[in-house]
Amino acid sequence: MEEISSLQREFYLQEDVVNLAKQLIGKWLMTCVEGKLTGGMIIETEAYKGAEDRACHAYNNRRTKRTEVMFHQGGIAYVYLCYGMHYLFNIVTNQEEIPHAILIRAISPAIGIETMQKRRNTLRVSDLASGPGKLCQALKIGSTHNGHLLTQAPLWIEERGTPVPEEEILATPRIGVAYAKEDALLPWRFVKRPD
DNA sequence: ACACAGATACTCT
DNA sequence: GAGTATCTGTGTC
Repeated sequence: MEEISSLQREFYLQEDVVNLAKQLIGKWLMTCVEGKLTGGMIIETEAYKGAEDRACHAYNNRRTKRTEVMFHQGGIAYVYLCYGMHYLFNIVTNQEEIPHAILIRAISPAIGIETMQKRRNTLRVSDLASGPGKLCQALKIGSTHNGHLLTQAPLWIEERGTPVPEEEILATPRIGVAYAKEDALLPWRFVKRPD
């Protein structure tokens, strides 16, 4: 049995969600579902800055059944269904009552490739987890993981000694948030420069 | 009751 | 690269 060395909860309590989204590039997202260990390095993230961010589900402190977990203390998962068919995985950050979150948009598949290929019904590794819906399918992340504490199985984040230098991280506007008016242009999406 | 969504996989060029 | 069908939970009316 492989030892789990997940990030401590303190990591997720940082105030600056934008900087935290950047720090997550190079960390590893892992799951162990149905006895299958799967995971890879995080290569794309987006920061969502709670009440003050028009692109955030919790903008203006909108608190509903769906957004409730964003108001909890950082370090847990926020998983929701998009377009009625894709699950998207977010990390809740900051202290209680501050609904910050980071959307994980892509990982570089590395552990349990075969399992992910079956779940995704494709052999093409570059297509296994190159999108927020795809990576949830590959890692079998679903609504049951909503609110899950990320320091433990079956869903956690690790430091595996694969730092990504600052100059290899690009900052761009976020995807699919044109409705967010002036906030749509904020450079809060982080992408590891392609190899 | 109803419009639409933080996307993907197809199908063509 | 562009165009399009897909599906249902959620939020708002």
